[in-house]
Amino acid sequence: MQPIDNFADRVLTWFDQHGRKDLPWQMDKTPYRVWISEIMLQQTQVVTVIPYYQKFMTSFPDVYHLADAPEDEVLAHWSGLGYYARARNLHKAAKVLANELDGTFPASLEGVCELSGIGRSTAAAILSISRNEQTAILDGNVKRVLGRFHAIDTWPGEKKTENAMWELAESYMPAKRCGDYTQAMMDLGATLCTRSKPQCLLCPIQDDCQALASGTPTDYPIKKPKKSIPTRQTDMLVLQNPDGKVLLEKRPSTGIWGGLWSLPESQDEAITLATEQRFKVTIENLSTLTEFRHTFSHYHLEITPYLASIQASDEIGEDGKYKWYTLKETMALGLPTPVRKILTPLLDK
DNA sequence: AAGCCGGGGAC
DNA sequence: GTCCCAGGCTT
Repeated sequence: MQPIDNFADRVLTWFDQHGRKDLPWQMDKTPYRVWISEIMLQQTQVVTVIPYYQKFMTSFPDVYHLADAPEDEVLAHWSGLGYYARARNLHKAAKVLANELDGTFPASLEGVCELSGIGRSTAAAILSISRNEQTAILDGNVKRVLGRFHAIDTWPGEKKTENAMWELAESYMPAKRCGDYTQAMMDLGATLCTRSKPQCLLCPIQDDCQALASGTPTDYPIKKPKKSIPTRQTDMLVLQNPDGKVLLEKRPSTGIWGGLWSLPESQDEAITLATEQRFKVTIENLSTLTEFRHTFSHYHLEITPYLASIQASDEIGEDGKYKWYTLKETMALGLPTPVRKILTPLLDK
């Protein structure tokens, strides 16, 4: 694969005419603001991120506000975005930045990569966009553009292919306008060189694109070999006390929905029986709510929600793991989306 | 190298 | 329904 000349010039000229320049994180391109946007945008589309970004920036305008916030509050701002480890890593890195690095991002790519949740591509995006450093990114957009431009016929998931793509990405990164170039490549992939229906006739590098020359540009990059995903089942219990409050359970910090407040669950035995035995209480007024399916990238989850209350004479005390909340209070917490889906209709009852 | 980690938009 | 997105971390 031989890089061509003028690649960056053509991409930058196109960017000047057609690129996006009014996104919220493009206003005041500080390392902090770019960092937050890059993390939110990992595996998440721009339109989804915008409202989250606005609210996050209002609550945590700089790295010190973020570092000082309780983890629960950071997770609450992430509720609904998914990949919650991103939020915990963000918080962890903010503490390091604020307490050990004087609130300033390291100057080198390697230094930035040492922060939790920041890999080579995200570090390069931060440094190029906020400081105009000559550091190339390789995200999904760039992989698609380069995979097509050079008609690379091996899967980008393979280390060898990825290495070759990094080399191309670096070779095309210009010495000037580095930040604009990074943004331009993202825009090219997001608006023209899209997964399906790429607008090749509007593309600034169509003349030398080997995928277009092949006649079937969407054959590139090579798709990942797909496999079927399993289905799992769980019962969730909305348990109310005489005050009408709901019992929530804090999830472990690792694994699915890490660190979020969720409902008591049981996979193997009846959720009511499991709960009665766990807390030595009697459950009454049991009703089954509508069962539904929630799909993750790696499995389907069949959820059967139950609504019940504990006997008036019983009590369940609070600790770090279990806590009673009014329905209204739960809405402000970091909740998994299915739990929010179960609790929301109960609000107006 | 492969699995894990969410949610939603596009089709 | 399927695919996959401004990836990184863990094993």
